[in-house]
Amino acid sequence: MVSGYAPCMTPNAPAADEPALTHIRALPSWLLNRASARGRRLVAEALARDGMRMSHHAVLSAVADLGPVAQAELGRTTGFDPKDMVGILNDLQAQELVTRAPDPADRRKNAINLTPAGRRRLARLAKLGDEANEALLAALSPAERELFLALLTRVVEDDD
Amino acid sequence: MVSGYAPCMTPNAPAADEPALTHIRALPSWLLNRASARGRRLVAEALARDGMRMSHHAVLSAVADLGPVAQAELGRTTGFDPKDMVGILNDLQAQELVTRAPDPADRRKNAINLTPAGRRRLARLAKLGDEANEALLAALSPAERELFLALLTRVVEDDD
DNA sequence: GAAAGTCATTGGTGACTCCAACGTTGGTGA
DNA sequence: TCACCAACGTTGGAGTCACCAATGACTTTC
Repeated sequence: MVSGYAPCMTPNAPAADEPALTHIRALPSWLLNRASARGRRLVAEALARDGMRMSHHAVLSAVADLGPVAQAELGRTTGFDPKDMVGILNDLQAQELVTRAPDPADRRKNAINLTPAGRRRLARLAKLGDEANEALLAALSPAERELFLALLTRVVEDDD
Repeated sequence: MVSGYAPCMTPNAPAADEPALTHIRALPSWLLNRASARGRRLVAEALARDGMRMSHHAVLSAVADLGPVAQAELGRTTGFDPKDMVGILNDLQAQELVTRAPDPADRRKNAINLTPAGRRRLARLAKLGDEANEALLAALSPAERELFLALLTRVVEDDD
């Protein structure tokens, strides 16, 4: 891609004498890292009030959507390593939020199912997560949030 | 903050029957995590071609800006833990990109300085970092990038 | 001159990501 | 039928990253 000549405020055309730190801290990757860290912190703190972590919320959501589902399928959907999925499901099963029974149709698989307690818990977690995300974007107006999310989505989907 | 009623596309007003996974994956925190991970990967891969990591680039930039500077000050500026700063500077010093000499004015401190080789290396790293960031936002037009960065900056600065 | 604070350094923890291996089970082709 | 390969859940472990505690040396403050 030809860069053309960028407007004077874009970080891709730094002034020759611009401090290196100023340059770095204006990079999208740097800002995304900070924003992501803040989001993780806010969400993690919110979910921690319920004794849960983000991975628990994600997997519980996947189980809710995919009904009886094997662990490998959960891993493919949520992006967690099979090894980590074992631990996450151990936690969820210990709190009786999911059931883990051998699949009679394919004895290699475990059929993971949501319990009623799991469904109630998931509703709580979703609420906590939404509130944290509201705080994360508190600096933006509703219209700006929508625009920001649209742009962010395009950046993310460019990864596929 | 009163939520008012949001436009139908905002994730803060999920449809009652919306799949939990769809909801989670549309959360700002989720998208920011993915975008941040992609940025980290792109930048890390670019810098790895020069045998460096992001922390090396950041600290090297800070040294370039702050002239002779103590490690604690570098840590405060870049946000790295003092413990990690030791390792980062060990790496930079081993490649003779910085000098680390006791500060005669305050013998508790180390005076960190950039070497000529460090300055040349920093220029290379900045170029690699910029290219990776260009790839990161390749899906957006220049105007959209500017807008995205402005919004992202406000989200980040809301953290202070 | 004593107390408190700062400095660089070491050691350690917890969360997250990823890879390799293993025994078990299912499907496929010889 | 019987190899063979693939997928499954599980275990063990490596590496990164952010963070916290403690320590000895040194400086500042009162």
